[in-house]
Amino acid sequence: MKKPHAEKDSDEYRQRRERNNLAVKKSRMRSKQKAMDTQQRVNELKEENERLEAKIKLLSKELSVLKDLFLEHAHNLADNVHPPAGGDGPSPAPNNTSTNGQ
Amino acid sequence: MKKPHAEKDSDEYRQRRERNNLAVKKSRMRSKQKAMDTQQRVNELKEENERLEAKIKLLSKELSVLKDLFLEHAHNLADNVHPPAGGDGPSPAPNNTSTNGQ
DNA sequence: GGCCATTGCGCAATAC
DNA sequence: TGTATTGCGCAATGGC
Repeated sequence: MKKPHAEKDSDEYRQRRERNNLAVKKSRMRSKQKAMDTQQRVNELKEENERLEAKIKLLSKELSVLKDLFLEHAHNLADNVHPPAGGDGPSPAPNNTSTNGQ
Repeated sequence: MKKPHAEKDSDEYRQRRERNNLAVKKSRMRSKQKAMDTQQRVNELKEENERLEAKIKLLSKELSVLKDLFLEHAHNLADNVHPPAGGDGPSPAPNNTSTNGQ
C-alpha cells in the first residue's frame, strides 16, 4: 500500500516537485557536459596521436640513416678500405643488407 | 494563428503521440549508444597512445646508443687512433660531448 | 525518514 | 506531412 505522499495541490507537493525539477535539470546538464568533455577528449587524444606518429616516423628515419652508415663502415673495414681523412669518393660498397623497416 | 492539430482525445492525436513516443525512444537510444561509443573511443586512443609512447622510448634509446658509438668513433679518428682489426684496448678517449637528449 | 540524483517515460515545440 | 531531436515535468527509484 502506498502513501500518496501529499495531495496533488498541497503546498508541500508543489515544493517537492519544484525541487525535483531543479535537480533533474542539474543532473541533465552535467550529463550533457560530460558527454561534451568526452568528445573533446577524443579530439585531444587524436591530435596527440598524430604528434606521436610523426615523431616515430622521424626517429625511424634517423635510425635507418645511422644504421646504413654503420653497415657501410663495417663493410669498408671488412674490405680493408681505409679512406684517408679528407677522402671523398663515394665508396663503391657492393653491400645490400636490407634496410630494417619495422 | 494555429491549427490545434487535433482534439486531445481524437484517434488521430493518439496515433501521432504514439509514433512520436517511439521516435523519441529511438532517438534517445541512439544518443546513449553514441555516448558509449565515444567513451570506448577514448579508451582505445589511450591504449594506442601508450603503445606509441613506448615505441618512441625504444627508438630514442636505440638512437642514442648509435649516436654515442658514432661520436666515439669520430673521436678516435680525430685522435688518429686506428685500432688494428683485432685490437681490443679501450681507447682512452678524453671526449665528453654530452649525449644528445632531445 | 528525508533529501538530492538519476532515469524511464510521455508531451509539445521545433528542427529537418 | 512525417520522423528526429530537444527541453521539460512527473514519478519511481537509488543512495546517502
